[in-house]
Amino acid sequence: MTFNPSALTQVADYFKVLSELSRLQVLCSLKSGSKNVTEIMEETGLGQANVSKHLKILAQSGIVSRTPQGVSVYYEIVEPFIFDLCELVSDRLSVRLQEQSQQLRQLEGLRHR
Amino acid sequence: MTFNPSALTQVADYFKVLSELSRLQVLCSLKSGSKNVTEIMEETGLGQANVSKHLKILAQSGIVSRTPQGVSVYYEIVEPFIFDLCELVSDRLSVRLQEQSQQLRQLEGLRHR
DNA sequence: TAAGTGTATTACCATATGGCAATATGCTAT
DNA sequence: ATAGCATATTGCCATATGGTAATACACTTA
Repeated sequence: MTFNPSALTQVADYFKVLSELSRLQVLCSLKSGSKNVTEIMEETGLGQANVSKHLKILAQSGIVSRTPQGVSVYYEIVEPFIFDLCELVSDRLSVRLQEQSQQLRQLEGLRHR
Repeated sequence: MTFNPSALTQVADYFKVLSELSRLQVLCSLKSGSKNVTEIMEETGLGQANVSKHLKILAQSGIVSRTPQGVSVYYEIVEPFIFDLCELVSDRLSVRLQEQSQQLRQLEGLRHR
C-alpha cells in the first residue's frame, strides 16, 4: 500500500467521474471545442436535466469549465488529460483483444494435430 | 464523438472497476506480489465476503488472476497497467493542488497592494 | 413588464452497489 | 469419515446514482 487512503480515495473519485457512459459522451462531444448545453444535448441525445446534472459533476470535479454567455452556458474541457486516460484504456483493451484472438489461434492449431 | 458507443462503454466499465476505494486498496496490497484472501484481508482491513466479492470483480475484469493453491486461493496482478493509470491520476491531482496554491499566493499578493 | 428561450434544480422512481452476517463449498489432515 | 480452516456465495439492508418530468431561475427581446 504505497498510496495513503486519502490519496487513494481521491483517485477513486476521479475514476468514478469517468466511469459513466453518459459523462464520457458529454466529454467526447466537448472534445471538438466549447459547447453550450443545447448543443451537447443534440450531439449526445441525452435529456436536458441529465446533461445539466452531468455537467455539474464534471465542472465540480474540475474537468470542464463553465462560462455563462448571454442566455446560454458554455462548457469547455480544461483537462484534456482525461482523453489521454481514455486512450490508454482503449489501447489496453485493444491489446487484450489481440492477445485473446492470438491464444484462440494457438488453440485451434493444437486441435488440428 | 470520435469514440463509438460500444468502445466508450468498455472504457467506462474499466474505469468503474477502478472507481472504488476498497478495490484500489486490494490492488495496492497486491502490488508487492501474489497474496491469498486472508493476507489481503489483514492488509486492507476489509471483511472476508467483501474482499472475495471485490476479487471476483477484479478477476472477471481481467486485472488479477486467480490460482487456487491448497486450501487457499492466491490472487495476482496481471495488468500492472492499472498502476500507471493510478499514478497518472495521482500526479494530475498533485499538479492541481500546486496550481491552486499558486493562484492563492497570487491573490494574496494582490490584496496587499 | 411580459413572453420566450436556455439552463438549473427538485422530486421521484428504478436500479446498482457496498458492506455484513450467515451459510455453503472446498481442501486438508487426523 | 470428520473436524477445521479458507474461500465463495447468498440474502439482506442502506445508500448512491442515473434518468425523467415538472418546476424554478436567468437572461434577452419586444
